[in-house]
Amino acid sequence: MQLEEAKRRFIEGWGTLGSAWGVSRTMAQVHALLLISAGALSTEDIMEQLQISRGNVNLNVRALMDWGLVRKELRPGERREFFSGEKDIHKVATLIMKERRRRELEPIMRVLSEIKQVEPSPTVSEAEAKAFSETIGNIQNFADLADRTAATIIKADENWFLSTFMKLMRPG
Amino acid sequence: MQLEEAKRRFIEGWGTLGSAWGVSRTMAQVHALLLISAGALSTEDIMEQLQISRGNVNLNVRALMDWGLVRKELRPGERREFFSGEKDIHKVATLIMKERRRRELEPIMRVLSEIKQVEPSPTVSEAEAKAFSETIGNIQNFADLADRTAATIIKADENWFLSTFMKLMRPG
DNA sequence: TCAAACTTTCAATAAAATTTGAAAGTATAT
DNA sequence: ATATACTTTCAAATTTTATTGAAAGTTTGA
Repeated sequence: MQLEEAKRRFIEGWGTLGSAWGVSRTMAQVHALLLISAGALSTEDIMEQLQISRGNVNLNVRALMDWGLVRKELRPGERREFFSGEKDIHKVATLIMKERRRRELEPIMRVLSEIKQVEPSPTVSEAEAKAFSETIGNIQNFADLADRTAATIIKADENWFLSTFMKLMRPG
Repeated sequence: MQLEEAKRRFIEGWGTLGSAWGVSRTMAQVHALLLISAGALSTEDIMEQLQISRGNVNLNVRALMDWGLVRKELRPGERREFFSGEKDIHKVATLIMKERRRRELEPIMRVLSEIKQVEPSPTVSEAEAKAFSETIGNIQNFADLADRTAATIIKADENWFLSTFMKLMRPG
């Protein structure tokens, strides 16, 4: 396969993956482009390569910078900004996990803890209220587990991450 | 908090979580409703509780059945169908992981293996082609790791899952 | 076989998310 | 101070996705 074709396919695949993850297709494509580009790219470069508007590039590179996946790079004597993607895939995974934990796990955990205590009421049997609290409690325990696991992985450095998961996959 | 209010909040929260995960809000809400309902519900029940149309209920319960998260329940002497949600939250997590692995991890892995071999070409330096293959190789290794981890967890039973993750969280 | 009680489909509609592009804003060099 | 070279914003347009509801299809019982 030719390099250009390979790049195109990777950008497309990464975009599809992103859209399954609540990340906009374009944001994932900008990320993919920066991931496989050796140097940093300017807004114009990205516009041209992905065929998207200036506003769209600006929006998406800033979102990627929020996630910590892309950094602004200033070159002496150049007025325009260049953007470069985090190339270490373990760091990429960690940053994504961190952001998703903050955005998704935390809100649902807040809801779970708020709704766990159901007040007695004349229209609801005690058994019904208890069953509800139990279901919520189970979900809460599981979410706690997921949250603590995510926190541990996020704190860990790359080597620890790799070796632990290797052990996990090949127990004994 | 009153039970009705608590239920409403859970359904809303679960729906929000779902939409961050590329699952439609309504599908997640139907799932949430069935998760906290003691018995099985009919199409009419779901329509009424979530205030959505018949076609929408039908579409979403069938999607949930595809994921294995909801089962059809037939009652002797009743013509209509009832639906009940998988209540075991570990099974829910496993089923979701399995489905996402199939839908998301597998396609990107196929793309990665296809694009790894970049042909030499007059317009592309050898160094450039090599750098690209290396980047893709790194992503591929990581995806393999994620895939094998997911496969292991999916195969494992609930107790194994719990105990391994407990160890993971409290190493030593 | 028919009618009743359902489920399923799908074209039209509505809602949500994304994208554009032009205008406004900002920083730098002269 | 002004021109230049950029970045940022945001209302409007577009595209994508989800929803509706009526019609068609299916199953069951009499």
